Amino acid sequence: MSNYDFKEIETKWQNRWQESNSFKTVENDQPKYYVLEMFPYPSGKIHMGHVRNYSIGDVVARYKKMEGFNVLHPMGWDAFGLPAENAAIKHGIHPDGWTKKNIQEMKEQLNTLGLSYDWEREVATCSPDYYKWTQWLFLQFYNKGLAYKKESRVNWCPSCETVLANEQVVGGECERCDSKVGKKLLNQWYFKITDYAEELLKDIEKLEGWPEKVKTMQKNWIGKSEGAEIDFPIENSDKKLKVFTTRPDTIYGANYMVLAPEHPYVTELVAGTECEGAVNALIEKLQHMSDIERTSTEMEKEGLFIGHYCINPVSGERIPIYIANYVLIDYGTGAIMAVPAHDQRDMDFARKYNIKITPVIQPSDVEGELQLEDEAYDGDGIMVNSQEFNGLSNEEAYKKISEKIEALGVGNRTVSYRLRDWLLSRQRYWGTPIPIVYCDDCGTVPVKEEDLPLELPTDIEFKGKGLSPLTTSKTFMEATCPKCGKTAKRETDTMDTFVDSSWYFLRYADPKNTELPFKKESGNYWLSVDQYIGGVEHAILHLLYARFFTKVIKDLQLIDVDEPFKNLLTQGMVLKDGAKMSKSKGNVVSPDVIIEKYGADTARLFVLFAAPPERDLEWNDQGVEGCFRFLNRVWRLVMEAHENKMFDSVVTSPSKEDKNLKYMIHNTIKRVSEDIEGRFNFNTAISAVMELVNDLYKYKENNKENINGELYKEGVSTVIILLAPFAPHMTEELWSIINGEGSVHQLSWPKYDPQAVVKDEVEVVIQINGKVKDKIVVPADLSKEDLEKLAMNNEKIQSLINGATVVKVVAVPKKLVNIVVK
RNA sequence: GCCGCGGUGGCGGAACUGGCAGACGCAGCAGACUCAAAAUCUGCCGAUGGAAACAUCGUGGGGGUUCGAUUCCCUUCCGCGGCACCA
Repeated sequence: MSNYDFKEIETKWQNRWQESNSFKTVENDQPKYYVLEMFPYPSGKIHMGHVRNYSIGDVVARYKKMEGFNVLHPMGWDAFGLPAENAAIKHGIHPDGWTKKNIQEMKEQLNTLGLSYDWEREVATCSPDYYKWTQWLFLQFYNKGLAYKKESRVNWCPSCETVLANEQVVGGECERCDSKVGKKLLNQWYFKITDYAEELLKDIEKLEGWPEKVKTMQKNWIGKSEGAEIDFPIENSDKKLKVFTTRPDTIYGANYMVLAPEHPYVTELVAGTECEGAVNALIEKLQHMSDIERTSTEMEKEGLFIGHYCINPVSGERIPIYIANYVLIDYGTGAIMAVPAHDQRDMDFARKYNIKITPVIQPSDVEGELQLEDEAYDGDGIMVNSQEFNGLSNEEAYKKISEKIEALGVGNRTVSYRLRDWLLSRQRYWGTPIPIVYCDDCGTVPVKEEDLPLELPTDIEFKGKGLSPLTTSKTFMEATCPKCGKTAKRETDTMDTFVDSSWYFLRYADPKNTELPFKKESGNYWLSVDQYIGGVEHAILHLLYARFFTKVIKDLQLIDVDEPFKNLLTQGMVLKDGAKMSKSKGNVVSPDVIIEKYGADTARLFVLFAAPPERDLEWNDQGVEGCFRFLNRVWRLVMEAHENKMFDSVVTSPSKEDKNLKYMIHNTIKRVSEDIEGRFNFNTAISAVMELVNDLYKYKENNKENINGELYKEGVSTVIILLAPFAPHMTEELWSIINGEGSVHQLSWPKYDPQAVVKDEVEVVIQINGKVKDKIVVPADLSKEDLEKLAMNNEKIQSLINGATVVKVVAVPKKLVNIVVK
């Protein structure tokens, strides 16, 4: 018997699949199924996380194809980004060449895994064919007012002299040089994602196939708060201070006001007053602190009275105005009314600066005046110290006071979101250029659509410092105004790479289109993605941005769907020795090495068998060995039967064991189908097949002389077919050996025979006081009464009861009888 | 602090609607084959007591509902993840 030569088999079938274009997909009349794994950054080497991600996707793709769906299963490259540029700075090579080489290498590695991708749909975000449409989309956003430029404080690394994305700030430090990240006022491009905050929040409800965890994270990130905006007139000024509060019911307890130090009123108000020096000194101090330092909860609250007062618009009370580090300029209105009695932060501040504290809500379980030490009371209760609202519950007061504020014209109910607009400018070279020019006469002018793509120049110097490398390109910098034709300046920033990845799943629907990002009919045919698979680390940013883009693209009438991903599977990490595999820890297991030693089928089987997909997976070399052993066991089972012509043996009357085997075969089909379909429990699907293999070996051993060849072939074929999505090479080889022709992957997924999975005899447990005492085999359709009788008359049970009083008998047909005795 | 997830043998994990806890795999032990080893095959494999039959305990801890709880409820401890002065 020939050995399981995985190397030869895998190479052979990978070549055949490629030659015959097996995985090419075209739109047709079948129901479609779009399965997508998050595309990788082309670092050059795949790691076990990739193997896991793509193995999961490939099983789904192959399974759905056998189920009769027209499956779209594409792959591409999130190819812009920092590592390429860093490599350019370090080694003096061009990011383009570096990236292309990496793509080539990774593609070869992916192919050794036997993944069923339609490579004709491959996209790379760094290719001009692709980023042309990223730029085109940017222009559509711009025309709708959804891309705009504003000056704001952004993360700034003083050593690298560049802006950093929030994700590039790790613990307040620059991820590259570890220097402290500061803040700098810069003019940058933003996407107005806040315009879609409500829709992004509301539509989370539609995402039934998403993990609860991810939905909660998105909800928290969007952070909707209902409340009111209220104007507090400033004494001796015509200005009004607008604040946002979620507790308008506590307005009579507003003992002071706080402005964020950056609030535009501050400098104006203190100018020329005796507070000016001290206030400016504090602002100066706070400006040099990172956000992390400044807004940490451990940070002591710090502030200053600025010498002015507000008038409470409902009570007329005079309230001092402070600035303080704990109020943020970019949330709400950048100013608050502080209610120390009912807000812990305000309480802490008031205690520190000896500010009056007025309780306005009386807890129902407290007699007499509310005594507040250092704990604010944030619960419900009855209004006090609140003029005509005294005696109302605070819920009622919330309504009535809001109404009064609106009636007086001093404010209105509103909502506030924690979500901020998306800063997309990057002072980097290796990204999609922002298609904008600045003309002295016409101002900010978009590049004409027919001039796209605005290509990245190649005459660049990579110094790693200062302005965007694009400023060093003469060819790029020379621009003319699209409106008036005069010499103009180019935008030298590029886009955040999250922009590129926010629409790639749409491009796969029609990847070669030169007229549009994709044809509407193709987009509508393939989208939404039926199953999206990737790491949970993208739970917020990528998935939120992609949802935002899809909604805007729908509003641009380029597609009819409003959510990109119907179902989402967030796979766990691959760990070794309890920690994430990483070079610095030295616990990396290379996929190449595993494939070389055991083959791709074993590697795939292991990552799917060792843990359910959502959970972290602990790498185990011996576990891999076990999967390899199992595949060998299948190999021998099939080859032995084939070579000894066991399938040809004929029996005239099926034995009881034949019936059991038939049951096992069809029950396994049922279990595996349900495990894949329902919850992607690949680990239990595989163990079900293992059990069937064990049973087939036992059957063969017990029926040496009278094997039912037809049934045995059914069992063996079932093993091969059920395993096909998991171990595509070996099953293809075995199928061709026992059947001569045809591909196992072209078969229909088997349906179990409902007759075969009905047992006519079942084992029933007999318990006394909930403890198992005996087991009996009874007809499956035995009635409750007969079962009870049978159990009571059981000899062993009789002797155990031994005259004790039977209090109750619970009989559950097909399951158990529980006899309660005293 | 708030929100979410999890805690089951030596290990990874199973038990789907409350019904035999530990499927399947790994590791371990014993045996068969072999001059020997590898490979393969067979059996055992939660803890305690017992020669055994068997008994008792056992799904982080405590309590509850139930004939019956890994599963439902209350409470508590531990671990992981996210957000974090968001007014």
